[in-house]
Order: sequence, then C-alpha cells, then structure tokens
Amino acid sequence: MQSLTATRAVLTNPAGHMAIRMPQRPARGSVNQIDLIGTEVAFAKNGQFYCEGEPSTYLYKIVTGMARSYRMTAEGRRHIVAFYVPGDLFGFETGNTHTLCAEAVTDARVRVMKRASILNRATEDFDVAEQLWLSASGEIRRNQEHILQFGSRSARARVASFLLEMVRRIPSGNAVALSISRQDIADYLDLRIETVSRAATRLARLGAIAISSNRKITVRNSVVLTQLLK
Amino acid sequence: MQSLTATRAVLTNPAGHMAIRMPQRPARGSVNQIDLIGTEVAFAKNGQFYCEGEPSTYLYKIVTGMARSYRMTAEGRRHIVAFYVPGDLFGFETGNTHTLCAEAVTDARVRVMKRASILNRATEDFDVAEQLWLSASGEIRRNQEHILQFGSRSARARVASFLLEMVRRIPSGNAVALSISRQDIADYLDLRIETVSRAATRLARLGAIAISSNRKITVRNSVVLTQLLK
DNA sequence: CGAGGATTTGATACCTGTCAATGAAGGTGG
DNA sequence: CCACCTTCATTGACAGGTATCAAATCCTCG
Repeated sequence: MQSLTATRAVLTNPAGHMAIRMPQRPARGSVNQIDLIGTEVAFAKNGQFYCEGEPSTYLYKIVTGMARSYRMTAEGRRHIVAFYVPGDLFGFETGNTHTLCAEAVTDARVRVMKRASILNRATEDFDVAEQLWLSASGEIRRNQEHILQFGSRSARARVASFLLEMVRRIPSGNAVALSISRQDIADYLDLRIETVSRAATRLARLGAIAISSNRKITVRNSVVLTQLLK
Repeated sequence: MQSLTATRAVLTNPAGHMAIRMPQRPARGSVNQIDLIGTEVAFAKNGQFYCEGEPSTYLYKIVTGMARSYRMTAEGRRHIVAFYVPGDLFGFETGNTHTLCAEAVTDARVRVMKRASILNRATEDFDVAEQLWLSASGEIRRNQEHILQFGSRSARARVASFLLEMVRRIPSGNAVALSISRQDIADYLDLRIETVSRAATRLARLGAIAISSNRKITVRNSVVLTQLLK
C-alpha cells in the first residue's frame, strides 16, 4: 500500500510532490471507528489517487481538500462525474478494477482504507456498518442529484445549481469554487468553458454572485440563485 | 410493513390492482442470505413503491419486471434517474425520507426489506455485508455511467447507448425496451420524445436496430451501434 | 370497429458548441 | 520587485442540433 501510493503520486503528480505519509492519529473521545481504519496520506494538487483500469483495493475518505473523479473519452474529452469534499468516501467498485480516475483538485489529505478491512470491520461493528451505509448512500444521493442537474436545464441554471451545491457542501461561508477552475466546472456540468464563463458573467450582472477572482466566486443572493434553477 | 405496502399499492396503482403478498420461499442450496430477508410483494404496472418526501424504511430488490425512479420538477417535467431490473437493489437513502419516487414500469415482483434488518444481518453475516456492498456499488456504478451518458453526446449517441445498456442489463436476446415507452426513454436521456423518435428512426434506417412495434426494439448490429456512441 | 393515446413527421426558433482573438492572472527567473 | 511568459478566462461571430409547436399517422384496447 505504501509502495502503490507513493509510486502513483510520483508518477502522476504534476507538481512533482511525493505523497507524504502522515502519522496515524490515536483514537479519541467520539471518533468514528471507521476513521481509525487505514492510513492518512497527503496528496499534492492534481495528484492521482487511481485511474481507470487499475486494481481497486482501497477506499478513500477526504480529510482536507477536494477531489474529483472523471473519465476521458476516446475523443480526449474529460467528464467529471463527482467532486469530493471532507467527509466524503469514494472509490466504491463492484469489481476488482476502477472504472474511473480520481485526482486531488487541491492539496489534500485522504484516509486510505483497504476495502477488505472495512468490510471485515463492518461485520464486527454495527457503527462501522452504519457509517459505510451512510457513505455509500451519500454517494448515491449525490450522483442522483448530479443526474437531475442535467435535466432540461439551461447553462445558467446548471451553473447556479452547481454554486448552490458547493455552498451547501463546503461549509465556508458563501465563498465557493475555490480552486475549482472553469474547466472543472464545465467538465462537471457538461458545458463548454465559454458557456460557463458566459453564464457566470450573467449571474454576476444579475447580482446573484460576485466574481472576485478567477477562483473565487461569492454567492451574494442565494434566493435569486434558487429562482434561476428552473 | 404490510399495511404500508398495501396502502401504497391501493392508493397509487392506476391499474387498480392490489399489491399481492407472495409466500416467502424457503431457503435452498446456494440462495443468498440477503434474499431471505423481508417479504416478496407484487406490484402492477405503474404501481408506486414510494414517493419523494415519504419515510424511507425499506429497501427494494427487483425479482421480476422493471422499475424506475424519478423526480418531478416544479414545471411538471419528469426526470427518470434510474431503471431497475431483476437483481437490482434500490431505495438507498442517507436520511429518513425518500428523495425520489419509484414506480413499477411493468408488472413486477419485488422483495421488500427493512433497512434496519439488512444492516443488522450485515453485521452478523459477512456474505450479507458483501452483497449489500455489491448492490450499493452497483447502484453507484450505474449512476456514474448514466452521468457519463449525458457527456457531450448527440441524441443519436444517447439512444444508442441506452439500447446497448438495456441489452446488457436485460438478458433476453437482443430485443429490448419492452414496455419502456418513448416517453420513459426521453425522460431518462433528457431528450424530448420527438428527438428520441427521430434518433430511433435514423438508427433503424442505418440498420443498427429494428423497430418491430412501439414497445419492441431489436438490436440488429451492436457493432454499428457502438460506433455511433461518439 | 371505434376512440384515445402514443408515436412519427414537419417547420421554425433558440441555445449552446465551435472557432478565433483579446484580456487577465499567476508563476518564474533575472 | 519587476518583466516576461504561460495558462486560464472572457468576449464575439457564426453554425448546428435540439426544443418547441403543430399536425398527421399508427397502435392498442375496449
């Protein structure tokens, strides 16, 4: 597991940072049992957790930072299936190989756990089983909402929906999309980057959001933003 | 559980059929333990399993027939999130209420299981835990593929993709989409019914499929169909 | 055989993708 | 600390595909 992670990070990390193994923290008061399984690992921005076709042995839980899972099409287009924020568990697979790739959007720390370990612990500990249930159900829920996000919606509505989703999932006031590029947003919403840009500009003109810098968008009026969803 | 299911069927079943409780089958040779939990119930076509906002107490496993989960928008549009075929488990929720509605596409038999029962059994029995894992991962996988199905794809590619998906998931030769209406397909692929119709007609003209009747489409040339995915 | 719904087909408008060019931001080295 | 350079984001013009509206035809079921 160490060799796998280290190799991957070295091979795929554009920033050239090694994955740094963090010391495992001791159990404390109300720590979830599931957070004691596996090892916490640091990944640099754009570092790759795994990629399509590779053996799927581990599950990943975001501690800090953000991740994205995606697939490249034959035409070289990237489709982002999901973003993961602290607390999210990802890497679920039915078979023995990954069907998607996953990367760090920002510098991130993740807890890497063996699938077999988790299943075994779930069999022994009801709390672990329930945490696993909640994590899997959460992934299902988010995927379903993502599917609904496409439903007959204009580019403006999709961008508005995305911003509201991020504000909800990242508890950091109303400033969102930090470190998420326009390209990431476009690949997530199935739009071109130009279309995302135009939609964001229009939302800003309407006063619903404020674009302070390229990577920082602030939701000024979530009521207006919600009305624009349809 | 009996009253809930029966009431639901009576209230929501357009065909006016009661949900019929089936006798629980005894355990046999290699029967999965998870298939011994809960009760098998029959639903008539278009009968409703549950709907958005209702308490989520049960999980559902398709035995025969087909189901769909969906949500209605404020504008009265229906968006189908998923289709379920025999073997699929659905109804996963993080909270105590359903976030989607689910109905029978055809007359169907489903095994209805209490969520709490499954979690308890998973804690006792490794096989149940693993089955639960595989079912949840399968749902995640299908949702992810559905998301990717939208990715920058033409109407023709979406319909082709949908037909290939159904041929793969329903092991019944190459005749698919039985009892799935054009409207269902449209609401699943986020297209208008007219667009689905046009795309299907074009695929038929290309010889990739054959439209014998409204509800019966046969895949004649899956190679050609696969080439049309891009 | 008849009636109502579902599907197909046609004409047109609108939105987004594409191509192209400009402008802004962030990172590096002198 | 500034200039340069690379990457990213914005803006514009135009073409193409799908939604929309309308109407004809086909199926299905009573």
